[in-house]
Amino acid sequence: MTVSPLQQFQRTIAGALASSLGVDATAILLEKPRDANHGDVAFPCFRFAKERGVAPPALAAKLAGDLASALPSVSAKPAGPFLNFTIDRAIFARELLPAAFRADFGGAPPSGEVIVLDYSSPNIAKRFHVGHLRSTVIGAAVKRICEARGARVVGINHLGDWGSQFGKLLTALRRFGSEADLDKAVETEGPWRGIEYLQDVYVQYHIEEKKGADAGRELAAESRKWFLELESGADNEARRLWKKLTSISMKEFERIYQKLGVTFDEVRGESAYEKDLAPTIEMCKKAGVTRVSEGALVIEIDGQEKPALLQTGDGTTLYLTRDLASVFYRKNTYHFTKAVYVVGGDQLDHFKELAAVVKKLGHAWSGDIVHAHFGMMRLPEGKMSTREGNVIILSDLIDSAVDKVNEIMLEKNPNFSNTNRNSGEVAEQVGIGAIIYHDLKQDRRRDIVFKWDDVLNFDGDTGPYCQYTHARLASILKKSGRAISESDLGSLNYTMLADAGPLLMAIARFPAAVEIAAARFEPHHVAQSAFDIAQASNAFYRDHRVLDAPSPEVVAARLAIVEAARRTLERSLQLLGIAAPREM
RNA sequence: GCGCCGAUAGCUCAACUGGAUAGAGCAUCAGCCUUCGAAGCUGAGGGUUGGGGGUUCGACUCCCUCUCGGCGCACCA
Repeated sequence: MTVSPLQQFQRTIAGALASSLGVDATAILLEKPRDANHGDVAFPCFRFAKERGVAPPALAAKLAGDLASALPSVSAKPAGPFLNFTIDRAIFARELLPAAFRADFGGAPPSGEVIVLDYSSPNIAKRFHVGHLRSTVIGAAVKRICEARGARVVGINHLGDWGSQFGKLLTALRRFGSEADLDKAVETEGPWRGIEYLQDVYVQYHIEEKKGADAGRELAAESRKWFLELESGADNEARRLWKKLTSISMKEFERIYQKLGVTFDEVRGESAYEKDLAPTIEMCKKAGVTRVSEGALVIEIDGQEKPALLQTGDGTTLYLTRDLASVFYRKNTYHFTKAVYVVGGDQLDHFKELAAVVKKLGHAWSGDIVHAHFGMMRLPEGKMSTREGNVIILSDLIDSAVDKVNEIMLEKNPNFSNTNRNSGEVAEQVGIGAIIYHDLKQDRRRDIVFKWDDVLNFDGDTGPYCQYTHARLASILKKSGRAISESDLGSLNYTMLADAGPLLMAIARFPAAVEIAAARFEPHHVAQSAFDIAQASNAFYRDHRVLDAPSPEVVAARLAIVEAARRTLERSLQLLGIAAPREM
């Protein structure tokens, strides 16, 4: 599908306005009326009225007269300086329902765009906490949404599996713990316990480090030694331990990704660029953009006081070096039209630097590097920190959410809860749906202060509300005893949907939400659309009986719109990564 | 100190990138379960969009400035 039914009507309206005004159709900007009672599409007359030297309301009235005959399926009413259009419900429904029944509703054909999407990218040897959730669920949603809009998206998990912190970690393991204890932890309780053990010794490292300048220097020296050994590329003790830590971490991450339904096309950590680092540095040197400052290799950035660091005085590489190597790898491997990084806003400077360096190296595609940054997840007490030990572990949150859903299901729908074998699975879908929706419903740039009561609230603008509405719609269809398919739509009497305006419009606006979400890498527009459809659905089946409607014709028409709403709701949730169970 | 990101109803957030009387959810209060599922629905109160200037026919949106909060600021990632 290229153009949605609503967009189709908008084009028709724009065309009629354009010919009446004697301008190009692209100059006509239509918008959504602020108040739905005004109409479906609005045209503000200010600009053209000014050009013509007439009052906007006069122009609106004149255009309404001109268009009366030109648009048989649309009524145009002037309202002050605005011209409001209302599309005939029956005619619109005939176009909309078949479109909404399609699995690719809201989508677009292949666009030729190739997006390399970097998301999740957790650090090895740290437990997956709710702070890591943001990049993971935003990225996964952006991937689905952009794919729906016709892009080829390569999802990459750029694991934090390299860097000097491994020197610290290995020092900590040797000094404050032992490999034998680590192995035991993993064997007896699982990978997650192994990671906790590593975190414990890491925390101990920082406690010792703070004890005094001498102790700090000694630890730092030992850490540097370990990381140098690791970066030497030799098959040594450092490498053996590093591999072990990575493998333990990956097992735990995979368990989480599976629960969240998150997948990647490539799991390729920073370590994968090990052999590209020296050539990358060499390339920069050759380009003549580097200089040595205080023993380190740096690149000056325009408009920034401090230069970007490429290599430390010790000769080890840095974050930027690895991101530079990886962006070239991505360009050469995938020939992306956009490289999008779903990474926290605390790294805005870093990605600005990355793009600036690429530009300095003479590549016009530096402009295709997009940092889709997001606000940080904080606790009411302040910043979350693995080091401080004040984090919410994601699997604990998931367990709490699922427990609560089970409780509610037992109370509200005991029959389902007790007799259906899938109820446990559904509880997990709803619990996780609540967590994902909570993260995706707002503009990604805003910080989120984590509050248990907020995440575990299932009323109102929440994932479970959308899922519940979906289950209600599914329940009506199930009770009807019929399966509504596309082939049923041709014989419907669409005039029976003349009173379904708000629900029709909520469904009709879904494609535009997907489009804007894809263009801006902002999933919350899709979440908003899902909520709108859910609200409109609740209002619809409150006011319109479906199964015991006055005539078979009305029943058929209402079942069709119920199914269209259900499919669109399911589709919107699916794009967000949220399951849409038919019963809960 | 410099830079970046924010500030919208008591709380959490929208507002189609400049258009109409700034909308939702939560919370509060008042109602609705013998009718397709009450995780629902209806109604009410609640706003000088942080303050001040400017641009514009029109500003939550753009510019300047101040205040507050968050985050960065060279060998961590």
